[in-house]
Amino acid sequence: MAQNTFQTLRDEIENGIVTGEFAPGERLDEAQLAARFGVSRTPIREALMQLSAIGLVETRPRRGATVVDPGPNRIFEMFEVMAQLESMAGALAARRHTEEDRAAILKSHAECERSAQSGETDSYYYNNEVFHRAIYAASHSGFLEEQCIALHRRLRPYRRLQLRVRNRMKVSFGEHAAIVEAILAGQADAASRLLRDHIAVQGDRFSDLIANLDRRSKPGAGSQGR
Amino acid sequence: MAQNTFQTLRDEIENGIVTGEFAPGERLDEAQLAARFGVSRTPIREALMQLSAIGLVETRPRRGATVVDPGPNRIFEMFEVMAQLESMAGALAARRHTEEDRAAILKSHAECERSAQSGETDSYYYNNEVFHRAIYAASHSGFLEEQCIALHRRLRPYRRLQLRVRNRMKVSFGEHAAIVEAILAGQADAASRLLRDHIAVQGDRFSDLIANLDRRSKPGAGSQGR
DNA sequence: CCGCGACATATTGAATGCATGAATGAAGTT
DNA sequence: AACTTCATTCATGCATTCAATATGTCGCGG
Repeated sequence: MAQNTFQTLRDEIENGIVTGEFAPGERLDEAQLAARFGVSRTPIREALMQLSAIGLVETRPRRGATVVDPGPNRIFEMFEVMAQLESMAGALAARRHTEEDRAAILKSHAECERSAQSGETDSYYYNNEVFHRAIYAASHSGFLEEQCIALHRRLRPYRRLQLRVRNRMKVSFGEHAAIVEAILAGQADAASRLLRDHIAVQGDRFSDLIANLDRRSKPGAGSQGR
Repeated sequence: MAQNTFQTLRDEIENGIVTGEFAPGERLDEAQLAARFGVSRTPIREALMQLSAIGLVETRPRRGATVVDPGPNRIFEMFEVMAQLESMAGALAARRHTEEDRAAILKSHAECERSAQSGETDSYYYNNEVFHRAIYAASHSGFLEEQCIALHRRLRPYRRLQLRVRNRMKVSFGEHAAIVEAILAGQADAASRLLRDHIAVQGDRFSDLIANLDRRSKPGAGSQGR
């Protein structure tokens, strides 16, 4: 790996953000982080710079860095864009997928099935990511693949919430099956449409979730366990 | 703006990259840049970190930062994604645009017309950007708008090449007219399709351009894709 | 009693210094 | 003569230090 310190730190902090260890809106104190990781402030700053450029943290001059809080509306917008990009990846994959792509998609799809049937949400969550990445790769557009992976990462925490919803995992797997069929049959339009719906529905579900949470708990500022 | 030093530097270097002052593949020496801008190496490093996170420069451990050279293939992929995002923005704009959006679109469109008729490519280039940004804004999706602006910036140098092509400016303006009509009439599908083609044709033209350049000059240093 | 202003403190932003690793050149060996 | 190896040099990466600014508190005046 030969990772440099600041790259390791960047991944570490990014991971802390998407896993919710650092809550949205939380202030990221440089000295504190430096002490925690046992390094100087310099590499911490460099890591925060990169995260700031990506859009995960917000740095205001002289006022430090805070974990960005997208807000429900912005998150919904991100799902919309994600849907558009995934649908594009699906269309390209339908037209361009090779034999290896086909094998990778089928394999990850099978893994998803196993997780779905045994009801292991964590496992499904992981395999779902592998599945979607297989589609990105099959699009044979390196840039699109990168964009999709980046957005997928950013949406990870919000996606995770949804698998807890009743039956979502089974439904999701059912959608996967149709998507696989369309892609492997080379039906670009169908793959595009199915993937768009597959992602868009997550945005809708997220909205529903937010609406419910808002109704239920008004002062619940932080992370809702459930 | 009262930007901080490193933010100013970031914009400065980014600008230098998209204007071609820093050639693709060129090594960005920290000390050199520091001397040039009259600052220490620290803010330079921070600026390079951000650019690295955006994808404009590539930093390899212990080997410094170089301007990233996407290569023809990658650039074409970027145009493809841009087309998809713009088409999405157009569809949303058709459905959501307000009276102010309508005014902004018409105004920038008129500016484009003036530039096109007087044949001023530089002016058209600028007004074209304003026009497209008006559409992004009319989509009323803050996240989509940001993504579009960022990608537009990155594609700026390659887009600029194309306006020199014979008659491209007039053709481009004609496409704009149809796009405006569709958006203002609320025809989301038409707007989407027209915008996709409008951008996609730029990717195609870029490919043609590259093909020509390759044929003409073989030992041309930098840009090698694939 | 409330509001405004000045000062102290703490945190960020920039500069400098030092160590490590990579690139380059020369010298020796095959 | 060419290839390999070692030493030297220089850029990068991190730590430390110095400076500037925002925030919070205390005091004074209305």
